[in-house]
Amino acid sequence: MRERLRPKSPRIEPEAVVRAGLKILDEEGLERVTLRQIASRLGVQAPALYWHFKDKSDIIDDMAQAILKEGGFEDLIVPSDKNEWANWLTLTAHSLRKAMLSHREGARIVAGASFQSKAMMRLKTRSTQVLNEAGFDLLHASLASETIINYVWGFVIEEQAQPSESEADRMNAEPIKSSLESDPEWKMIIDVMNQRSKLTGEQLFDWGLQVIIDGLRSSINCPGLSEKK
Amino acid sequence: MRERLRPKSPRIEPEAVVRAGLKILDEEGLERVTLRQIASRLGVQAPALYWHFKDKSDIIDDMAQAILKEGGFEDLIVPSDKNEWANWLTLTAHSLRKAMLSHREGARIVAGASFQSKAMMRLKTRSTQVLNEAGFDLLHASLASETIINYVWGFVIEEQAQPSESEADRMNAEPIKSSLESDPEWKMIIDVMNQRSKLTGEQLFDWGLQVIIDGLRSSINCPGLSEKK
DNA sequence: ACCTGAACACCGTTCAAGT
DNA sequence: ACCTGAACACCGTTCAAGT
Repeated sequence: MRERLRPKSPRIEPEAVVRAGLKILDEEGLERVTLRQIASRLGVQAPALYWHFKDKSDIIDDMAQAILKEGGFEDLIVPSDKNEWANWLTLTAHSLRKAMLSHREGARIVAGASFQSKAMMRLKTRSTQVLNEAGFDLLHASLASETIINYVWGFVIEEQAQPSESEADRMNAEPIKSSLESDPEWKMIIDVMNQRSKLTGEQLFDWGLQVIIDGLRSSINCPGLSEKK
Repeated sequence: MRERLRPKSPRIEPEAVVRAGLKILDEEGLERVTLRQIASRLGVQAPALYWHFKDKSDIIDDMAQAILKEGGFEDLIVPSDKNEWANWLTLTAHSLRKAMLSHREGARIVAGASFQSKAMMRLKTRSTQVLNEAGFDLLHASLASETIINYVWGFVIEEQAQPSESEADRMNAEPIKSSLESDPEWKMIIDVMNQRSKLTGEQLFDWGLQVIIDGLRSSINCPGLSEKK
């Protein structure tokens, strides 16, 4: 209707491309997110995508950006009170984790393409600013926010790497179980896994997060890079 | 000579395969580490590799293992004094970083294949034991060592992602420089980059590492997962 | 036991040509 | 301006067949 002004409206819109990409991602996994797959879902041939995007990584970048946008990282709200930095960091890290978890292999997408994607850069910049106002000098503020982001990223990568609960099943499989039951190292590993399974991923995540934030808290007053003696 | 006993000695040895893989990795990068490339360097056809390895990821796994072995992670020395856990963690993290840095895209290889590769699992198990003896209960000891390993991994991934110093060059390129010179966010980013360039990667790495270790130190006496209130 | 040759089912990307 | 058809130069993997 309102497209009537243009002679021929394009058959594919860039945002439809990233939607199709995300759909394939969730339904079939990252390795099946292929130019031909995306194109076929849009009723188009693969080379058509090259009119709208530079290359495949360009599409992946936009997919990452979309994931972060869905998670509310479009316009980050910085804390009003400067002393709220720890709470803000905690909240932001948790919602970054949730954003990554919201799509299959989301962590790989967000960081995999170009780690310096626009969306990620903005997140880093924002949290650097928050930490800077909280008392960190610029350098350590930026290192701190990268440390946090790396933590979130690494945690979720592993979280998403575990194939459903087949791991626990494989552990209880007969052939290896009997041969390794006696190995004390395996006893420890199984013990740890059992303890973990009693807690949610969010709880496990938060523990490590608070460890880092505690470390930051104690470093905020005594800055100074470890000197090379 | 001493191979004379066997009728026909195999044309390729498994360890020659991983050596060839690492050579290609360093010379041409991860994306060119291909079965045909490896095979051709050994004077053999690609399908021949399937006699010695299950699939490509099996080769990548062995390459990761080799990298860790070169870095001395074959037989980890645990600290004699139980109170030396922080120093041991620091040292281990630094040498893990060095091992990953010793090959192009080493961090991707080590973690990329199966994060639960044998070599990585042993490292986790070892540090979990050390932290356990230091006073952490098993669950938190394992979470702590994963946090550290994730930190190393994330840091090195980014460290290796930056293409030489072309980044700094691109920043000073005329077209964008003039248009964004006034943007205060960009001023901050450039400021941070300048400060970073004055320090070694090792120094930057160590700061974040000590933050985490400080956090662990303060949590060792007051354990207790953050409760879901 | 160990490797080759040939094929299968894919990739990302380029580019002339269509509309 | 926007898309197709056909091709290029690759992938990992399988498998009958060779030696």
